[in-house]
Amino acid sequence: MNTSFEDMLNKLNENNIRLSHQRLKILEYLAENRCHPTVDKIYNELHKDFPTLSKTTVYNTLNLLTKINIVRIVNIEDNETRYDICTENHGHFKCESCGRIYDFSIDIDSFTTKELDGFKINEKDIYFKGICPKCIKN
Amino acid sequence: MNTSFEDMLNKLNENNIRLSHQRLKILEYLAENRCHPTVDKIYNELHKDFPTLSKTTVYNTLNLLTKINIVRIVNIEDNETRYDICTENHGHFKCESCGRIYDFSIDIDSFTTKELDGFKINEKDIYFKGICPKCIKN
DNA sequence: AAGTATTTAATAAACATTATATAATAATAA
DNA sequence: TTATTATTATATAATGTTTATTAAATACTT
Repeated sequence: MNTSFEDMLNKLNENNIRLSHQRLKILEYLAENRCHPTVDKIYNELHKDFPTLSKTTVYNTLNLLTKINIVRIVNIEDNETRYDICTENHGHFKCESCGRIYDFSIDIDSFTTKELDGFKINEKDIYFKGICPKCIKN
Repeated sequence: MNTSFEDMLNKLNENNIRLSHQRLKILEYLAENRCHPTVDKIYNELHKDFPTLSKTTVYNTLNLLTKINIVRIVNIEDNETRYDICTENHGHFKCESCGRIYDFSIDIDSFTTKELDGFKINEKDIYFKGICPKCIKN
């Protein structure tokens, strides 16, 4: 599901969530920086231009947006929680050398298995790890 | 890669890691309890019969075993790190209702995408979430 | 403008994980 | 066996992340 800005506003409305200045800024940041940032990164970047923003608010907002499926958690590494705006089916590749996370599109719907007949599947996450071409060169 | 007990011992030897009593117990627990336990669960269960075992040791051992690919981290949820003995290709399904994690076999090697040409892929993790048949009944 | 609900921020608390240093254990060699 | 060394385990403290709590600020309604 690709999420346009209008879709987001609709979802916020449906859930009676106001689009505060803080929430708008965090959403904008996620939309413009598709680097799957951590809470820390989001906070530090926004804090520069928005010094009153608190980290608690970043946590609260991300949890809120995750709950209504505007944002998704990228759990590719156990010691860092990253966040991504929900977009159509794609997987995540993390380079073990430079740490960068790449998106790759993949038809997740086609992944099924008879073993899961009778299971209701709400979410599918595909995580790959390895070395990216840039790091292979070096 | 399916890991037999002998394979494990070999890997420990290759890496000059002694099979201490603590490590054996933790390995045994993982082999016999394929429930993808958390550190806490492993610690609490083993602590009953082995009161001197410390949680630090559980952490150290799991990190050690992860490094040499005897154990793998199951990162399906961001607020809990779980552990699994490495076995042949399979994915993990977490029931959002009862919390149980199910294994399902899946041919992970067949998942590829042209977008990752030039990438060296070392690890593939497949995580599904939803509701399991038992919970659908209720 | 007053009253109400929502949102934010600061602080403290909870929790998980790692670092450090000491004690215990096992391996090796004299 | 004993002494020496390396490895491992433990306890404690430290770190880091996330959540709870509460009071202040803001926005909405009438």
